[in-house]
Amino acid sequence: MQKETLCLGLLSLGPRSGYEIKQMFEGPLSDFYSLSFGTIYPTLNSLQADKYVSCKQHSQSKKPDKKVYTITKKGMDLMKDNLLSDASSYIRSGNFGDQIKSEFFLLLLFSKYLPNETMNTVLNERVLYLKQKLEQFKYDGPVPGNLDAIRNEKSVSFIRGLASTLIETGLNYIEKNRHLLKEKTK
Amino acid sequence: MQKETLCLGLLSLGPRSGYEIKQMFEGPLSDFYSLSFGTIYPTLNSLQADKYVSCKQHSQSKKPDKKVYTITKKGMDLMKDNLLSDASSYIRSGNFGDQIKSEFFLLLLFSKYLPNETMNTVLNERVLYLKQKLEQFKYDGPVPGNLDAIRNEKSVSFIRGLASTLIETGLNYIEKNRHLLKEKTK
DNA sequence: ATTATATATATCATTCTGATATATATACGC
DNA sequence: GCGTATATATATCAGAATGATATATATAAT
Repeated sequence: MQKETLCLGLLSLGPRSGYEIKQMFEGPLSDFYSLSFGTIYPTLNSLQADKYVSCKQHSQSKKPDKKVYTITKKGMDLMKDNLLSDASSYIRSGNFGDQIKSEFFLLLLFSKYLPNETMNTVLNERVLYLKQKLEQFKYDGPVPGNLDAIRNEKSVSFIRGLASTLIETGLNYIEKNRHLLKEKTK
Repeated sequence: MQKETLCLGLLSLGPRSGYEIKQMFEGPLSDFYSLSFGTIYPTLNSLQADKYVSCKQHSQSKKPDKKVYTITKKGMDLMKDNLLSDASSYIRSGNFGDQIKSEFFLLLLFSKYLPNETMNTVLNERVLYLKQKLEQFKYDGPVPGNLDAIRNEKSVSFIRGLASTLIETGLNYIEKNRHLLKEKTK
């Protein structure tokens, strides 16, 4: 999916600044996709130049102006068209996997070259991290305003449920099988 | 983890060509990490220049020479050092998550803008894909020679077990909850 | 009082991917 | 037997994305 379609999709949930879009990529969304400032800001500028979004500047004394972008009719149309063709090419491509870069997995893979002690700490920290993630996904209390819209999407309930189940399964597996990593050929 | 450490780690399992290293990133490893030819070949050249690997050219009549790289003592030392500091910075960084870009998740997220029909096909294809993946991870028969070494790693048994359990959980969840995505606000 | 964190945008060198070029062998359908 | 597709094998490079840095200030924590 192009960065343009993704930004438009997020703006379809309500007006946002570039900074706020980045924040959306730091909550639960970060576990599935992410874009950096260096991508978001230029994308918003080009979307504005082509009238897919409009922009309102909110001056804030000496801070840089907050530039709040709103998706236009033209933008909504482009987003829907692009989503349709993205779905088609996803289906046609035969490439259904996700692109993953997992430092944790690489450390596991080469664990025989690491001291037991070190690998133990790596696993402990990963378990702690997963437990935190699990709480985040299960948490149903209030969230900051700019993250509220995405939280209330129906699809997000589905995704949160999926993520929670997967993390629980992963945690159980690690606790029950981590002893298998201990035997070394160092 | 640097690409150099990763290539050295794979070469520690036995001599390989660049092409064969790429193949390792296309089997089960592809679900956790991947490098492109454009990264692998230059990395191998620079590792060779710095004597971390040695290279034997196997001429094959009119095909390009197959360049088989073998890790040196110096290379093993560098790899182990780097792995140790990678593990330390993994622990220190507080950044335990994996970097993920999931087209499937984005299509889910914006499913309300897609026809039910399209979303249904996307889910069906994803389910088929996951079932294939599951078979791959569970498959215990013979594999091509260059993939055999990685298959026999103890850590890989742990990882394959983890992947199988996660995929099974994911499949069950999708089958039981996909109806939740049908209600639209289109 | 000082340090760290949060808000807010912008830019850019470095890195990585994905595509392309080159060359041949083999398998497959018709 | 003939064209097509796929596999083997390396190399390069344009284009895209990241991660770091610059700039500026408010606020919270120590």
